[in-house]
Amino acid sequence: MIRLKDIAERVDVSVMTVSRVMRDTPNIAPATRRRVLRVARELGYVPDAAARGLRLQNTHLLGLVLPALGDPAWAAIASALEAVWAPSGYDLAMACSHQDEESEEARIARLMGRRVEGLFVAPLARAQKIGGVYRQLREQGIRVVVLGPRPEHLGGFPAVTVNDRAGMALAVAHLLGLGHQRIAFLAGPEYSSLAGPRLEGYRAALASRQIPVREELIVPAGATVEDGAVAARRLLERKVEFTAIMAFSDPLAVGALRELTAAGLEVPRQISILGYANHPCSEFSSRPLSTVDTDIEAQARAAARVMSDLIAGERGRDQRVEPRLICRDSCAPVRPATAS
Amino acid sequence: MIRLKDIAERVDVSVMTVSRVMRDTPNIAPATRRRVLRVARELGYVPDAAARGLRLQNTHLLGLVLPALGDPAWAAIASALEAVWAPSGYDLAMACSHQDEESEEARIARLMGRRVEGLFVAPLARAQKIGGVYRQLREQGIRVVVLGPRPEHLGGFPAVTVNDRAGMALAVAHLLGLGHQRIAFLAGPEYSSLAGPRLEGYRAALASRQIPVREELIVPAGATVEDGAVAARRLLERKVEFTAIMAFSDPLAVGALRELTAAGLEVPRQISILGYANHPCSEFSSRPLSTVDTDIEAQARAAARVMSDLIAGERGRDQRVEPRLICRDSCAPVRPATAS
DNA sequence: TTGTAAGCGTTATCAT
DNA sequence: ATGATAACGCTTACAA
Repeated sequence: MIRLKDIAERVDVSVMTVSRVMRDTPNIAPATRRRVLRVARELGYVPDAAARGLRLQNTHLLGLVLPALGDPAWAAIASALEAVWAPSGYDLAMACSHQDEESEEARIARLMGRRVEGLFVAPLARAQKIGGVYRQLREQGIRVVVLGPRPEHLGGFPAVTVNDRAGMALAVAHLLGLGHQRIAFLAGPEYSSLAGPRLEGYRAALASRQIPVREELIVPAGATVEDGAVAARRLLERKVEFTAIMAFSDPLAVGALRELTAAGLEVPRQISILGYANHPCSEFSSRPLSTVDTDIEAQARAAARVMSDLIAGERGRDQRVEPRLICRDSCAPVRPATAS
Repeated sequence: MIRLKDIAERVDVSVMTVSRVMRDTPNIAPATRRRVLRVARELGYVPDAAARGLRLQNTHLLGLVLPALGDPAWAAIASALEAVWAPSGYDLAMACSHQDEESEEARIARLMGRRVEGLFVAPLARAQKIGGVYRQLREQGIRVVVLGPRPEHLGGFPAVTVNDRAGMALAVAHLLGLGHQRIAFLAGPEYSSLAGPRLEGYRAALASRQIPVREELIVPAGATVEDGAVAARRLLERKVEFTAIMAFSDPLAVGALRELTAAGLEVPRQISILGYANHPCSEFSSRPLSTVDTDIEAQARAAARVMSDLIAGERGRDQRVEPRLICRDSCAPVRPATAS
């Protein structure tokens, strides 16, 4: 490793002089500066960020704690945050909890040890467990921005959420725009904090067009592909007419597709299925059915802005991102059909 | 921020004693240890990784340089690497080049400044440009593991690649197993280092079953969805019989699907389409058509192992991961049809 | 314009 | 069993 001292020795000046040159300080003899620069380049000198940070009491490091990086939604968040902060000289230290609460706390503790200047946390949905780490975060005044709905134990920290109610309303409005009037809704799991707002959005969209909400078209479901299939089956058993299905989430939509196809229905010729997701779809995840995605990069940008405020010493305020829907459409215009 | 000194003052012992307690050193009076521990916990002390690293000359930090994190393939790599290293106390610093070569070099330089103990680099495909950073990596003896085919300017560093030829052969064998005999092939772009091996794999799979390769079934294509559509159209124009399409990559497959559907063909009832990808598909990226994925986590694990070797002082050796195909199947058994 | 001293938080080493 | 000292690589403050 090349240190300032190494350069200083070869050029025969003091360490301070070299330090000054490296930092472009004024009042350096042009000759000295040239010689130092030449040697530094020759040796491939790169200043030690840790040592500098120790002295300057900064790290230019941010922490990112996610439940899972494999999920494109979180990958998109990570990517966007990295893109926003890299130009300002900040690096991102990744930490995945892999859906494990203890792991989440451990990773947060480690990042605290790295003296991150801020922490983006997408918290796991958990029972209670206000662990010691979360208290420390507050007591030590660590800057935290919560991604998504804020759980109890992160109270006091700003959260950046997406207006899911509005997003779902937009999605349903899209189906209405295609002429669909009888739209079934696969509602999300009760334990999810997102279920309520999304169902509200569904109702609101219909209400704004004076379309009565038929309760028999609303089917409670879980979160997985399997749950989607089960819910779709139940829907079919009700023998009620509908031309489209709006699913609480993407996996539910996939499951519904599977079930409907198995039942001999053609999607989207006879029935359109629309899924709702929190991430932009790409070529990598083109789907057999339509999905509307909320603009997750906007969420990341908002989170970055909140963190900027915190670093600038201002009070971070909660942000609610208004979704812009990104729609990969394979839904068909209405073509009445009776599900039998 | 809580330092050793703070605890030392409150307990009225020397900093060294506290340091020893924190590190579970032997020869500490049980009483002292208890008092120190109590105060430390009370104050929420977390040792400063940078200071410790400065003294110990380590960082327990690894760097990860990717072209894009949004791509599920890279996200999966990042996720797997994080999972492997976190338990050993290593953190991962993320850096995306966002497909920009200068950015790639800049990010590598910054990570060098952080004194990463190793660098995973998924290099951009680039013209020439053996920039200064790559020389420095070698001269300073930085540990580098290349993810994917190794470009010229990273010569000398171990690379972890997937045996793409074998992977494609497995994929084609899968179609053969379904009874398909006339399998068209959308070949990849010439500039891709993956194109050759994959085409070879296609040929090899057919050869091993004594099925003659019909050159008119091989269509050169690009890399995008659009390219896939164009290639599929060209294939249809050739008016040659086939029951399945094997695509060089996933986007090509998506494009082909689009084109075939537009031409009134039903997939997979009349024609099966199989895409080839380098990442496991999940519920998040269910596709309208079959894809075989090589087990990218195996690649990540192999890369982690190579890095372990390097850190242990051994010479890192190139690794070629034998693919295990993960197949999300919606391909149909053969049902002869003439593309017209 | 350049150099010296001190200190950031931690630990290895040698003393007591 | 505990403490004093120096050092890791760097930069601020002051001196020359």
